[in-house]
Amino acid sequence: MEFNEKQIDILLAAERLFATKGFDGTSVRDIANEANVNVAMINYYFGSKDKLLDTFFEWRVPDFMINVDELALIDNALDKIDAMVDRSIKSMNSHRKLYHIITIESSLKQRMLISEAFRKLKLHNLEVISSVINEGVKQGVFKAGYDPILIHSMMMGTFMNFQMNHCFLQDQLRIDNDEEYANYIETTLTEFIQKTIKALLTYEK
Amino acid sequence: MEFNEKQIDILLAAERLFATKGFDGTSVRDIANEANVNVAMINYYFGSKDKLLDTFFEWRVPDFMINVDELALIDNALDKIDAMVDRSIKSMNSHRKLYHIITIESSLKQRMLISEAFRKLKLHNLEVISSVINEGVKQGVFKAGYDPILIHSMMMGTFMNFQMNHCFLQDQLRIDNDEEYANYIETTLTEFIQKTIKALLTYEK
DNA sequence: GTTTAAATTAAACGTTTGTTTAACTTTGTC
DNA sequence: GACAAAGTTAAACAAACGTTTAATTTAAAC
Repeated sequence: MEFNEKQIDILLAAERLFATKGFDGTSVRDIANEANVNVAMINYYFGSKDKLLDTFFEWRVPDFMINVDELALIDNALDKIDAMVDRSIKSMNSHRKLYHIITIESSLKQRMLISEAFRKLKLHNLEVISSVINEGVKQGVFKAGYDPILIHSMMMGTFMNFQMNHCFLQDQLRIDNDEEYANYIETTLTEFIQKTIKALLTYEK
Repeated sequence: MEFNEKQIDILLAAERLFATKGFDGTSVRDIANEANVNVAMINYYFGSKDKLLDTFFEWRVPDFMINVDELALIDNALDKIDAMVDRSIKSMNSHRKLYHIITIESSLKQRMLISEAFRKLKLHNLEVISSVINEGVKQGVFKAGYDPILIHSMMMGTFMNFQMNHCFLQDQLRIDNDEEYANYIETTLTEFIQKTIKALLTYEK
């Protein structure tokens, strides 16, 4: 999938607007304005507003998988959890606008195609978490019997909560700017999730 | 705030549609159709589509606070966590459509009024969690130094992840119908969150 | 320099949007 | 039963929507 400069301008403008106003709340004229192109260019290049969204996901979703190769080099199960959480949060945080859009739009029952595009990604990441946990159980470090789906949901959900309630939390945590907020997520929040998973998996009773 | 039958029909129809199609994705004609009333009735009773949303929140948000009185009767800090999580999840789950709408719409930067209505609620619930944790710390049961905001975010986020990814998770967990899914949330998921918080707050190192 | 295809534009297209109107019906009051 | 107020309706409103058109400009090839 190759795009020229103008097409990328449109895709990036759409990303910005969809994340702040939602897909339905954004008009093609909004996008054209934000991208500094003529309205007709959007239909000329992408066919329709709906197809623009499809193309946007096809364009963005691929660079999302948790890198398994890096994790394979780590022996200690606890360290592996740390690395997995760290990579996941960093990836989600650097594509946070995309994540925001996917979360909103795929939760609306009308847009099943998006869900399908996102589905494979979630299945892959779920698989990675499963294998990390299972390895820890085999090593005798982790308790058995925890459903990876729940742990995956916890990690994703906690991160997304910071995305969805950005304003409220930034205010509560007395953080001044977006950059510092992103930094908080990659340090304090990451550490919290790491600790939480490790605590749970080694919890007695 | 008193409403007649027809007004409530409209509010409930709006709730159903906003939760599945989003506010911007729902037209006043959609709502009128779903509520079996004439289109003009919505503006007649509520003034405008925007004011309908405002009124909807004013109508729904009040029955949301975690009941502090119940918690006061419980001495043991661990039991208090269990009760607090149980009540919170049950409340959110029984108003899950409202929660879905609030999460989506308040995350879009255009609708700040909603955020304000939701803000007080979040502050109250945050306060409740804080006091439960602090009491546990005083009793020597919990480790000190955990930010209640992170624990609150974890609980809310994990629940909301089950709401936003309903289809995907229901499929993954091999659950057939919505009722069973709601039951899973009030049993297995609740237990998971309870265990996670308790594990974290008693975690060594 | 001419030709051909791609890129770009302003204007217009037909729908759908939220809202209002004006006429009509129902309801309650004296 | 006359009256006023509230409820209800189909029709019309202007504005905004996604999309298409047809004319024009740009770029590349020969």
